[in-house]
Amino acid sequence: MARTGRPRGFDRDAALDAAMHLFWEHGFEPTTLNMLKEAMGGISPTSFYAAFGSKEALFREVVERYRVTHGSVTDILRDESLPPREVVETCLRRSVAMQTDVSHPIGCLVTQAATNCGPENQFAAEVLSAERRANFEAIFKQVERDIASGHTPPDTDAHAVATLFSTFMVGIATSARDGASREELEKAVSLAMASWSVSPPTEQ
Amino acid sequence: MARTGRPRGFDRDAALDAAMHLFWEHGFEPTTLNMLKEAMGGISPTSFYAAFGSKEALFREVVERYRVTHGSVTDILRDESLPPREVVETCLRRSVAMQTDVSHPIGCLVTQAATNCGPENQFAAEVLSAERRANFEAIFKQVERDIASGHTPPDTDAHAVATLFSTFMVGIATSARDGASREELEKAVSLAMASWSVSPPTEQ
DNA sequence: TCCATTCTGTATCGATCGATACTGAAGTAG
DNA sequence: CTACTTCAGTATCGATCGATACAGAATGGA
Repeated sequence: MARTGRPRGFDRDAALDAAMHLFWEHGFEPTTLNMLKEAMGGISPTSFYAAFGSKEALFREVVERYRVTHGSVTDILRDESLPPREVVETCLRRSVAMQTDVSHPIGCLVTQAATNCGPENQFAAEVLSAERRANFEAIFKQVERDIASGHTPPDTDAHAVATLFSTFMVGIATSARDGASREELEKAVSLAMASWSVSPPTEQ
Repeated sequence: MARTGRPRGFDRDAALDAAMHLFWEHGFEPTTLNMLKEAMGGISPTSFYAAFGSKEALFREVVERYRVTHGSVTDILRDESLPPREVVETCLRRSVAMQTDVSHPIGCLVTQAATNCGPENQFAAEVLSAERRANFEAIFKQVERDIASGHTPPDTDAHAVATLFSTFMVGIATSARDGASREELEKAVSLAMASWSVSPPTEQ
């Protein structure tokens, strides 16, 4: 069921990928239509708007794409079968590896692509903040699950533990851009895991 | 030795403060000349440029002002008399208190005011990154000092410990903007301090 | 008084922002 | 072939960006 009409003269999927890299590196506002069109192979403004609707619509689509590709390192936070401690540590290690990979922009699109938004572009900041808060909630539930299983002491403040790991995770983006290496960040992850107290062995 | 010429019709110091709040909240690029002039009491563009030179020069001045006012919470990192562990913990607690204080924009100007910069404004990103890297180095030296004094085990990876606390510190800004409260962040600080291993008591 | 100096407001600069109007080209369906 | 649909390129829109030209007003020094 091929559609009628003139076929698109460029690869929409590749163009979306190029847009993701630009938004990732520069953020929403500094990425201009000219930069986007150029990165998409020098397409015309007409082609751009026909394919993506608007800069805002493109950004929303890019965020969704990021979430299911590079951003999927946080998917494991929704796992309910693996040990919670392993879930969080794996998520942090995958985040470190991904954000220091030089095959794409350093850092994290969700954490950094809409930090500086004018009042007319608050939607972008809110889209990304919602993603980050969802990750915090997922970490929080993992800690609660570890308390329920008895591996974490019952008097542990799950919210505080989640705040610690969530704060560390969003900090990785800035540290990576400031030059922190994957190796050093991995070691920092190892140290951070020690903050999550373990229940004493049961006497039996 | 009063200067000759017509006196300035507005408070330059108050105007600089207003500019700091705008850059703090929105970042360098989204803060427009119109916003700045308005916040400075509706001064004319001529007055603005006569007083501050350019938007870039104003930003550099704002960063310096932030550093000696709200940003001074990190000054303690240069202290060489207090116990290093106390230095780092105090810095983190002061950062949390400052960044969650609603009497000014949430978060940290140094960490967040130049995250999204176009290629023509990279100077802003570099100015702030240099500040952050200096803070990392200061933390690193504190850890080394604690090793030298014997309070931290000699086989400790000082760089990894510094990366952990530096990463957590820059993460506070994002967490605070995402809604984390001072209380929860303070508890997270307490947990994080447990990552810094302590030398076993000497047998004597 | 007269000048030099410094700050003032108005009007506007060229460049760029995101977005569109209009016309033509390239495909399918009948 | 014609009709219809979809995408293409050129030219340009109004708004806003940071920054300036110009002439006038307010001060101190001589």
